[in-house]
Amino acid sequence: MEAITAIKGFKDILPGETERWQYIERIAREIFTDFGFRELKVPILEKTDLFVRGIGDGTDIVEKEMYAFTDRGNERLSLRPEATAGVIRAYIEHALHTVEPLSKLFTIGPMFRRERPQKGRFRQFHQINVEVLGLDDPSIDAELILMLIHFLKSVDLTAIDLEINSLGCPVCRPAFREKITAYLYGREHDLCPDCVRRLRINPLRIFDCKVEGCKKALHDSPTLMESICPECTVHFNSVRDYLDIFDVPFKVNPRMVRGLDYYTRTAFEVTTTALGAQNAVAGGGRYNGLVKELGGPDSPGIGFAVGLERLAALIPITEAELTPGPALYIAPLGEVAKAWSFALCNYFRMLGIRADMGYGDKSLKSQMKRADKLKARTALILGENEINEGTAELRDMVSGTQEKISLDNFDHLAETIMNKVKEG
RNA sequence: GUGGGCGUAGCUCAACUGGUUAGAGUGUCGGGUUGUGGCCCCGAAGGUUGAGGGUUCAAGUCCCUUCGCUCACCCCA
Repeated sequence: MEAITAIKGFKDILPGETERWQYIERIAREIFTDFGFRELKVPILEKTDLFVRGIGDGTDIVEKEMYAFTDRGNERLSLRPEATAGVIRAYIEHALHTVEPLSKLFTIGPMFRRERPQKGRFRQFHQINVEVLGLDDPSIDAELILMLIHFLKSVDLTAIDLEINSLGCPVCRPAFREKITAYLYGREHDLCPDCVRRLRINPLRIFDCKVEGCKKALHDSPTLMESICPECTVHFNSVRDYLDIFDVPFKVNPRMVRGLDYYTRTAFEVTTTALGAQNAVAGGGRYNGLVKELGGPDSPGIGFAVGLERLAALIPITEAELTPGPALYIAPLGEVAKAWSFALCNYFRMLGIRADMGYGDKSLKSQMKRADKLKARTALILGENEINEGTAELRDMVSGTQEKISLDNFDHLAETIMNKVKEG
């Protein structure tokens, strides 16, 4: 019988790796909570229209990367390719804007995009998503970026670059778009085939192209930065000033454009050089028109996403991954001892002591080997001789010393073991 | 969707220009005299060399097809 394998681009995260994920998520929850954010969970399946309206039907994500299908009830559904649309849907649906005009939210979970997998890119991947809804003040943009950087530093991610840009607003961006389109139409022959295509679909993305000819063609083109309206400029400068208060090092990158249509004003990206071609660890920006576009009030919003696979691949081995072994490993010999072992082991566990035991009828030698492999701090040897006289041998696995102890006081035994754990 | 690289034990890799029963390390299990881990020693299990076809006296090795993985383009977290 042929074994069934996982789907292309879908990965198992095994024990040994999950510890790192737990660590990252724990730090994220702690820090985001400190900054006043609250966690919400939204479905991974939504109506396809939510993403079409939210992300934009001209984007690659919606056009060719979504896992979209019609369910048995003839509804058009999609696995979420990103989290923001779902969060905003929930925000509108539960009228959070009336309950809590300023909502600071985060969510953690899987996203799905049907792309060709490569280093740092999977079809199911995980993101931590943070959103602030109901505030356009530049200080919140800076707060969000500050929190992101603080979080990344807290999980020991170094060697990162922060780039920020302003994408303008519905007033100034379309004007710039026309301007740049007009500028490039005379220079089409200098552009790579991809950019010729981009020129019609999303000319701003040409700024992101790495091809020399395209860079050259843009050399003295108008830039978005000098074309955005005075309000956007003031907003952007204010974000920068706020970031300077905490000496957050950033680079203004006027060429940075985001892949999703909904972004306005502040856009930012945290990149690294250690991830192959997928250099973005986190990215986000402001999306002032999105809530309204999705049928809600005209609330501004800003958010970012952190790629968990990418982050997990980048951070150094942490203390948290080296989970300590059980405080106690019980090695029973014989049927009577097995019953004692079952009782003792589970009693200790319910007391909150990490305990494990030998199952089956293994030799003492193999049980001790397992105790060693699990990095048990102590081992309790329950032999028939000892059981008969109401005792057991408690072995210190670090020092190798062993003592006979009485079995008539479990709590005293528990105390002895925990003292050993404390001394390390 | 387009291109490059690679598929040999669970994992990491050997096997010269095609040439006996495809090896090693690591991991797993067992043993090294009564019931004691780590280090060391011994042993066992574990492979239709991704699959299918072809060339040849002979294919892990050469050719074709196919599947899978991987990296890059594209796009993005």
